[in-house]
Amino acid sequence: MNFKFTIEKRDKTSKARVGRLVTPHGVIMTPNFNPVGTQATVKTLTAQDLKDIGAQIILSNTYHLGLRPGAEVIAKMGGLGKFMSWDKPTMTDSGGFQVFSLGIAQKEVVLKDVHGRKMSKFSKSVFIEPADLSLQLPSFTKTRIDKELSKLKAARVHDDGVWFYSHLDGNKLWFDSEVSIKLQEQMGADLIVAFDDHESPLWDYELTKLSLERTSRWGVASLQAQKRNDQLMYGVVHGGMYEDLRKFSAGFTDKYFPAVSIGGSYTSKDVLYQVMDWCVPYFQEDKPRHMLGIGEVQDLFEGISRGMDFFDCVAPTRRGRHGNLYLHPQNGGRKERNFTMQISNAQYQLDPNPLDPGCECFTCQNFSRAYLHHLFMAKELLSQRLGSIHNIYFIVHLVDQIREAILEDRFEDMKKEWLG
RNA sequence: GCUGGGUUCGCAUAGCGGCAAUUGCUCGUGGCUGUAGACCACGCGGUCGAAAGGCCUACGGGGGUUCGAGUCCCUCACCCAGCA
Repeated sequence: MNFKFTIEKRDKTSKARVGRLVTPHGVIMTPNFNPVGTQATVKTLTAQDLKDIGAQIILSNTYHLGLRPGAEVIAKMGGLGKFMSWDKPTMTDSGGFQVFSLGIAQKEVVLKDVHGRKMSKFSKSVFIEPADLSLQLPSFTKTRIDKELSKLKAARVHDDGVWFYSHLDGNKLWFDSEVSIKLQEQMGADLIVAFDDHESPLWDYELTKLSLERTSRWGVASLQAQKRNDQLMYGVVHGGMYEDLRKFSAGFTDKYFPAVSIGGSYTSKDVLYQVMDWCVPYFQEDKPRHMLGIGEVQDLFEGISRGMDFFDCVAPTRRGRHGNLYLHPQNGGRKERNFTMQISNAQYQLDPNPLDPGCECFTCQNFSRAYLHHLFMAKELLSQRLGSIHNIYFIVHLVDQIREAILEDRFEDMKKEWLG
């Protein structure tokens, strides 16, 4: 194995640490934020952009790339990194998250529409299984729900794998540990993830436990399916919001895998932080720890202080494309708004200042808020690119600064400065 | 000048006797956590109210029929098309 993870510095007042992971394509310093490039592209950005920004690694997705263009195409083109002209480390997610996002999460979307309100993964609304709907809603509404659900082609989870219905053409596709690992080996990323099941954050204990049993079984099967020895495989901790399930899963994952990650969706930030608190004590010190899918500003601070090393999140790029741009607290960024501002708001129409004065990204160095406002109002493609550049730069550099702060024994001060 | 068609909340549309009035766009404000997301939700005449709801003012102008009129009738103005 070409992977060596060493802890270079431990924070005195928290579990935060600075680490160094050696991979076949170079060294990654942690804490680290992975920009997400699901389809072998961080939307609107080139590999060179990401290099200029200072990103250390790109995360792509096995489900999406396995569907299109196909893992064998990527293999023939020299592997994932070469395919996208990125010579630094790469990572692929297993497709486990799509068990959720193309499965049970879709049902939540249906309910959101019926109730006319949003049910996000953090929604406080009570999740209702389709079978229970008739008890809760008038019949005409139920008819509508049935209609919506019948149109919905969810991912169907079985004990040994998942039937996906392709979001591209509706084709039925079988995914299990063997398939996922084979695809990930073909694509050849440095870091890969075991195939995991994904519970709904609103399931009860029994359902969650059944899901966790699947994740554990699929994890072992993923390890058994692994043939290459130049890819570091992360196991995934699950167990929803249930303490004993999380603790069992954390111990189990740490026992069998050379690297550990925490998966799931959370009904609140409190649950998210609680889950980390439960899991981290079960992780050996010298294993890299990845917080899957997490990466809002506050969550980075809280995750790092709890001892997590790696983070990835679509928030910077998605928000960037939607004109929701990060702002340093010194320039008006507020925790309650996730340190973002909405550049398309009317108040910025005549604002000559840079987006975030003090930010050294390409966007802030060259353009006014008024110009960015205009680009977003006009839905010009450049708006998405400039928004993405700023947001990725902001988060990547925030984590860089956190790393420096840990090295200089002032992480706690910095955290206070941001979160109060 | 004649004949026909038209004039509805910023723009464009629906509406054929019970309407503060459809839909799209624009606009306004939220939201976005391992990306089916260049997306989604809500609001959009005024005013009072926490809400239910109330009260004003409104479908080019004026008049009429009717319990009730964007909706039917008359008339004026303007726009479009065809014929002169």
